Amino acid sequence: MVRTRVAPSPTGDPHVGTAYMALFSYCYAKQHGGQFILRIEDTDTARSTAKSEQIIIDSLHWLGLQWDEGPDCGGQKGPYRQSERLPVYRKYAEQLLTDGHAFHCFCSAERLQQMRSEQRQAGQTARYDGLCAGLSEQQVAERNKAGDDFVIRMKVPSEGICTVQDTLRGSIEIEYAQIDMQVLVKADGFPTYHLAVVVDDHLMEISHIIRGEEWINSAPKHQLLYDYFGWQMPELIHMPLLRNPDKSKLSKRKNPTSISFYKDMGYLPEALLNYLGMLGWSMPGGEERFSLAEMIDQFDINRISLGAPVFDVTKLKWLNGRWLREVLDEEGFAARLSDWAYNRDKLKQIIPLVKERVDVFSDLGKMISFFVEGMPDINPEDFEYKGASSDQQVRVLQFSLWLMESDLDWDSQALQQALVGLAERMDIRIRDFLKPLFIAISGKPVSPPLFDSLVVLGPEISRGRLRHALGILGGVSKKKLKKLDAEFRSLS
RNA sequence: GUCCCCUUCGUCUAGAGGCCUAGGACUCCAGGUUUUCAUCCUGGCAACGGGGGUUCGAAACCCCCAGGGGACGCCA
Repeated sequence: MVRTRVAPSPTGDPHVGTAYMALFSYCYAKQHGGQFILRIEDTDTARSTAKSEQIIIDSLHWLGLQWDEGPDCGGQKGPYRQSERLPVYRKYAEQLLTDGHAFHCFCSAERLQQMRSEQRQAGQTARYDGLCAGLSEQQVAERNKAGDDFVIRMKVPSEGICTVQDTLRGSIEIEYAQIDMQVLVKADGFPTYHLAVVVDDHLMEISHIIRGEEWINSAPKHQLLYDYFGWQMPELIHMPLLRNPDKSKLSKRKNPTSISFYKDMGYLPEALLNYLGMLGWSMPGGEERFSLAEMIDQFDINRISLGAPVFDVTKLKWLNGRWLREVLDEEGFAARLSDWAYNRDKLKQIIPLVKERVDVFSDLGKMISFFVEGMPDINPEDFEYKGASSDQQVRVLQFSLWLMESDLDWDSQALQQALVGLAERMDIRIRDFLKPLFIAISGKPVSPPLFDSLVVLGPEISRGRLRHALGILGGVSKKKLKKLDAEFRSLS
């Protein structure tokens, strides 16, 4: 039985990369009549949020991906949220300890940091030096009794070669000396990814792991854990990484990466999924427009090409256009459009903002068009007015963007509090402070109330417009960014 | 720095030793259809990273180099 999974961590906006892995995992499973599972990897207590988990689920559903087992729909091998599986990890960590495959480590962060920098300076790979692996049972007992913080690390041989199999790449050999004695259980008792992923994939009977190339270097650790437990390692399939136009790993600084962004911009889920499907993979017949069902039907893991593809928004846009005009009839188009743009819920949000400002409906068009536009058509001159230098406006926009990227509640009051507070700390009059924001967000110096508009637009589009405006104003150099960052920190 | 992965037009890709004078698509340019624009159609620009092998024959197989990317966390 083929069983695949996608295992995102709920820390922020769901990434198109997550959708990419989900798509390929889904196709592979369904093509073989198998199951596809969603597992939430929330072992990072500091960064995981329930809100993020919900958006991930909604986003994947929006794309049309359905899982057979998951935290929202249950299943035989649950729970599917790692934070609810703590006793399971504890049990297996104990087993490794008992079998001598893991050890307590009491090293301080300072010592580890120093050790790593020394190793790096000496031209070596940073790797735990094994200090605590040599502690006697008695020493460990004493330190535990004293209540010292500890983590549990896995033992890794210092010599020899670890070979892992990758379906697409064949054998990959990495020397054990290159592999860190990974922490398996953190000081807070939570497992790290490495322990949890191995235990869960085994217990959930995952047969094929489809994940990003960034995990190749961790595969030997996982292989070793499977060996320690006496389990069979699932088949590994490492996908290429999606990239920015400058070839670096796809990141939101350089490209919109959140699934919600594309939804809010008015892309069709079918088109986004279709586009992801043609990155690193192609239909045998060369068709470029294909549905999820067609992709499953024709799917062949061996047709995956290994060169990391650039996520090209221009081509995505073209593909979306094809779906719009070739697949949707007028009825379908109308349904999708009204659902996206002026559905009742959205109108109800907008009406309070404009009701007092109109005399006839025909006043409305220009006033609310920015709610359904992508990036406003603005140029540097739009930002020229007396009382604020362009430099100050860049600072206002950048600082506001950073504020909006932080984990704040996306409601009118919280936004107002945050932004007005920022204006005060920057010692800029609210009026002058908000002006560039109005232009960036609505494209005009006057518009319906800003904070409420931000709520209607949602975080993705709002942030996107601030980035867009910064770009229009000439962009911010790396050096400048660093300077601004320091200034921003000193303000907050 | 160390290790790992990758390498066909600017971008996404086809290519499983002779069908390759390297095909398709996006972008861009030119022309046509259309009251405008868009769509649509026709055409054009544009690539096998470099060097060695193996072979009668290499974009494809092997080796070296270079370039790009990733990983080196009590993040995933």
